[in-house]
Amino acid sequence: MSTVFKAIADPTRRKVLELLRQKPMSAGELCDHFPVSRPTMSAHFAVLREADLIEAQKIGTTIIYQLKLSVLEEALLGFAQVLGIGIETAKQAKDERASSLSPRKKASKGRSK
Amino acid sequence: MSTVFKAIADPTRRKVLELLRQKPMSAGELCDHFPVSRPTMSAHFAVLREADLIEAQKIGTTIIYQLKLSVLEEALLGFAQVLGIGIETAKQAKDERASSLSPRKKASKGRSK
DNA sequence: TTGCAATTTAGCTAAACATCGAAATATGGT
DNA sequence: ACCATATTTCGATGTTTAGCTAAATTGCAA
Repeated sequence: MSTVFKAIADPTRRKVLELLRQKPMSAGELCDHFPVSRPTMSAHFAVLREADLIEAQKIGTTIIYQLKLSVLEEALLGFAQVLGIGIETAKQAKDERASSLSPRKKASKGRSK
Repeated sequence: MSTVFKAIADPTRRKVLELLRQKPMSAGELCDHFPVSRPTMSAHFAVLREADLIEAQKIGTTIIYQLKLSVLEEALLGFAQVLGIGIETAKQAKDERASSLSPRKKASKGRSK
């Protein structure tokens, strides 16, 4: 958990995640968005990999990075939960709205734990 | 934003927040929960204060710290939003459900740095 | 094989951070 | 005024982090 928060504590790394949110991207392509050297970016990638926030797929000479959104979600949600911050995923919220719109259907999908 | 994530990247500081979630507490009382020196804890408090996650109230010789939950919520939500992770506070979820029942546009709150 | 392109590793510096014990500051009681 | 208590500041030390340049690695293609 600390590794995840440490990873996203850096603005460059947050931006990387943000870029990867839109589509998987090669290391070089990502590098082009930042004014720092490639080795430095490679170190940032390593931190994100260490935190299990991205995964790498080697294709020939280039490496494609892809966001692991679920890990990020879990960390944020997990922390929020401990803190008692009322938070829910979009999926959960959708379910809530759905059941609110059709109140006759008593979806007893136990989400109160 | 970085300051908030940097603050919560440390397990000791996360635990402090967790403790303060239950009730405001004096610095000394908080210190008693951790196996580190008081100066060290004082430094942690400073980091949390710097991130605007807690606020201090001096009463006589003791200092009572109190959690600023809203700041934490905003940081988590703000980041999640940028990343497109669908999470929302319980309050927002309630609003969503309400507006879903009578589809009227909802005013959005200002976003800042 | 030779050479090129993409990426990482190695080796370094400077700045930031965590931690401690000791000293300083502030407050309330006697 | 003096003392005890609560908390922070100070100074020192070891560790981590972000950044750089230069060199090594890997895969492809001519």
